[in-house]
This record gives sequence, structure tokens and C-alpha cells, in this order.
Amino acid sequence: MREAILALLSKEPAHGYELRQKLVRALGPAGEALNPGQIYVTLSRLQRAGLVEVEDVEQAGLPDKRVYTLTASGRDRVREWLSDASWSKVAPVDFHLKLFAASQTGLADPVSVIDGQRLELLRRLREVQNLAQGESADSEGRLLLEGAALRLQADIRWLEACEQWWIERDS
Amino acid sequence: MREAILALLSKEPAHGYELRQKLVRALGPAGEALNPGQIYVTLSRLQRAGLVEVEDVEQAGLPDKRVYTLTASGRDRVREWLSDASWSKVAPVDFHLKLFAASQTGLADPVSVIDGQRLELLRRLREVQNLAQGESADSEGRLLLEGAALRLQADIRWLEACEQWWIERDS
DNA sequence: ACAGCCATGTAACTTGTTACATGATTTT
DNA sequence: AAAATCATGTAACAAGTTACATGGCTGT
Repeated sequence: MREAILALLSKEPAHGYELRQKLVRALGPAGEALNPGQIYVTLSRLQRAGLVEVEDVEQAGLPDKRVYTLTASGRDRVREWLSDASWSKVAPVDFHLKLFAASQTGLADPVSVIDGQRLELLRRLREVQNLAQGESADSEGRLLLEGAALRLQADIRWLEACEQWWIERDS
Repeated sequence: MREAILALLSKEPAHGYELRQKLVRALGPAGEALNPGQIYVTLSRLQRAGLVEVEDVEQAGLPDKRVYTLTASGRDRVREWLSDASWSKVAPVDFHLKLFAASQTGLADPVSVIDGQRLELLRRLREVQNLAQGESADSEGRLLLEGAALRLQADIRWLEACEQWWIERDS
């Protein structure tokens, strides 16, 4: 979020409302959830951090707007972000923790936890595939949804391996 | 984290140090990074939320320890968590945002951003596969690492699709 | 004497998130 | 007259993270 806003500002100065729209468009279906307030919260934090500067602009017949501009260190930050090749969480560590917990506590049967999870992922996979069909073949939204689908399929395969493992261990 | 601690406590009361060790063991290679302080921060927040209770226990020849016990609402929370089938972020939305930013700002070439990312993921994949070979075939750690590998492969395939898309768009 | 384990915590910061509040203009 | 869009923000909480501080016991 922080970085995305900075990157958009590095193209040209903008005000909050504008930024929100761009982000929503960029994220497609996933972007609807974006709370408008968060943009402004983030912007004021960026300002406090000295990464952006503000200027008030009066508009005839419209509410005033606050135009944000990148500072030099803001521009540095963007460059840094674009060249940083880290990648979000590599493994479903959370779920592994849950399985571990389930097996430790005896409160739930790990195999049924896995089953529930797989049903949920299958549901999502269908949902994502449906959404993807709605997008035209060369749209960015489609590409994003295909990425989601690939990942879901990988996770489902992993769940199947987990299930196998637990079943064998119990026998 | 919150939930993992609660789950461990639902098996039996424990003190912070003990919990940390269990978590580190459960997470294997990923758990080394866990800062001891965080356990205590989390425990005190859980206490404030009424999910756990504390009792001080004196030990002969050892420092006192604080033993945490689940409350009734803590136990409810664990049950809730185990039956909740949500799943961590479904798509590499962050990276998509970065590509979008790169293409908007002209500060970086999207295709080279993708390449850098793919190199990084390939590196990680090798790393994860090496780690997996070190684990015995039926260990939990191995299973987790295999999940990570599957997901990395899916992400790499997705990056290849992204690259294709950008190359075609530019031509 | 020193390392390393046992054991606990606090202060401070960052980021995400949401509920709520405000008010003007434009379209139906 | 109502609804949608333009436009901005605040207060407050939740959760993760880290640097730092404290102290005793154990083995070499």
C-alpha cells in the first residue's frame, strides 16, 4: 500500500481520491474492498515520514483538494522498492501451524481440518476461474486471476499430500 | 501467532519460554527468526483480552515462571480458529501492484522486474528443495517444505505467463 | 571468568483496518 | 428530492516487530 501510493505519485502528483481510483482499477475485483479512509491515513503517514509533500489546491465549484508530490527521499524509496526482489510468504506456514495445533490439542481431527480447507480452496478456485472467464483474454485482471488460480491449484495439491501423510501416520 | 499460542495452551498450561521452544520446533527452519520478546508481548495482550489467565510459580534454583492457562473464552476462540477455513492471501497481489507501478512510472522495465523476481524465486526453490532433501521423507518439516516448493513452482509459472503478456503487449 | 541457557518483560514503532463524520456538486 | 460522485479526514484499535533490560544458574 505504502509503496504502491509512492509509485503512483512518482508518475505525477495526485490527490487522495484520484489515487484511490487508480488503485481500485489496478487491482480489479480485489480492489473494491479498499477503504477510502486508508488512503488518507497512509498519505498523512507518508507525509510525516518526509516521503511526500502536500499542497492545497482550490477548485471552483468543487471541494478543495490536497495534491501530494514525491520528495527526493520518496523517489529513492520507490526505486528501492522496484529493485527489491523479496516475495510474500513462501509457505502456508499458518495452516501448518493449525494442523500442528489440531494434532496437539485433540480438539479437531487434522484430516477433517484438511478436508474443510480443501473444500474452501476448491470453492475459491471455481470462483476465480469464473471471474477469469469474464475478463477478456488479454486484460491485466485476467492475468492476475490466472496467477491466483495457479497458486490455488498448488495449494490444493499440497493439501492432498498433507492428507496422505496424516492418513499414513495414523495407520 | 495469537491463535497458535492459544492452541498450544489448550493442550496444557505453559509459560512463555516453553511456548517459544514449541513454536520454533513446530516451524522448523522458519521458526528460528522468532523473537522471544514477541511471545511475551502476545501473551500479555491475550491476557488483557481475557483469553488467558496467569499464575506465578516459584521454582527452587531457577527463576520464577509465569504459567498461562486458557480461559473459557480462550477455548472458544481456539475452536473457532480450527473450524475457520479462510486461507492466506490468494494471489500475489503485491507483485501485480509492483508491475503496474513499474509500467506506470517508467522507472523500471516491467520485464526486467519480472526477470529479477523469477531469479529470486528459482533461488528459493533450489534452497527449499535442498532443505527438503535434508529432512527424512516422513517428517512434518519435509511436508511443509514440499508445500513451499509447490507454491513456488506455481508462482514461477505465473511469472512466465506475466512475462509473455508484457512482451506481447509491447510488440 | 565467560558463554550459554533459563526466564521474563517493556517501550516504542509500524502498518493495517474500520467506523464515523463532513460537506459540496451532479445526475436522475 | 434522492442518490451518486467528488473529496477529505480523524479516532481508535489490532497485530507484528525490535531493541533493550534484567537476572540467575550451569558447564567449561
